[in-house]
Amino acid sequence: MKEFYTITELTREFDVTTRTLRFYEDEGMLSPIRKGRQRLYSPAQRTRLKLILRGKRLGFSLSEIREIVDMYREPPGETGQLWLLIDKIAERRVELLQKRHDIEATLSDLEGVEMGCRSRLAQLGVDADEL
Amino acid sequence: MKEFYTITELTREFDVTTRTLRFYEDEGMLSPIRKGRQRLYSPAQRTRLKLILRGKRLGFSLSEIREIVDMYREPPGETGQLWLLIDKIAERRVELLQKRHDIEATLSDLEGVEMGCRSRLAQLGVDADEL
DNA sequence: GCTTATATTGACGTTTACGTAAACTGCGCT
DNA sequence: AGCGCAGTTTACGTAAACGTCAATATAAGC
Repeated sequence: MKEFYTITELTREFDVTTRTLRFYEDEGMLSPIRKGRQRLYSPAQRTRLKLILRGKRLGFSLSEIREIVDMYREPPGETGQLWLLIDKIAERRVELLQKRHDIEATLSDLEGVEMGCRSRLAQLGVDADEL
Repeated sequence: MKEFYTITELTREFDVTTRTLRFYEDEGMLSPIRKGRQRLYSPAQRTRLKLILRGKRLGFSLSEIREIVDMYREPPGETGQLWLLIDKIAERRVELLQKRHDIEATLSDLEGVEMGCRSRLAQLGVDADEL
């Protein structure tokens, strides 16, 4: 495991542009250290990036992703804040379960469409055989 | 089951604005009939809207959603087109499985965070008991 | 028939999430 | 020393997906 990654290494690994990584930095989502002016990303930053991209794939906005990723830090020290965090987690969980449900529905819909296609193909095949 | 829905009925049911519905119409995603100038949405249109919103929740863009929803129409009559459609379905399925995988990962991450919170709470509770 | 609520079209504005171009800077190599 | 390549900042541009008026029309309730 490397100690640091350059910006282009990350762009290649995750298929994002440098612009994107710098944008995430401006937004406070990433904070690579600097060697001079150059950015160097630690494995921890690389992991954060992975989390960000995972959030993107799930259709979360950057501010939502920020909230989610922020949850992964050290838990707060105060009881009230802890309960608040647990609440937020519950909310996110509801969203995620909804999304999962939507996925299952879409998958089964697509399966239905494919079945239709295949039976249509079979029918065309028979028609062709009959000629 | 009603025969037609007005625009505001749909906005209330699905918590979207009229602007959104008209925008979807401009984009060719919905095509309500008209009673004079007024829009009336059939149950079929309502179902299309449901599909659109489901796609949105999954983070698909409108053009992606358009592609997906278009799949639900009558399957094409030509063999080549049928295979093409089957191909597209396979692609979408890959995406959906990826999303589902991402969801599982996020859910288990969140569970981990919550466990951390709860043990921290327990610890604080003990500390309090000891005072 | 008059008001009130609901609709419509048109047009410009806004936010998010980057793209893209310009103008440097600094390292590695020959 | 010169070249190329990777990296940097600054700043304006853009596509998607609506928001937000304004002006007007129609429908519904009393």
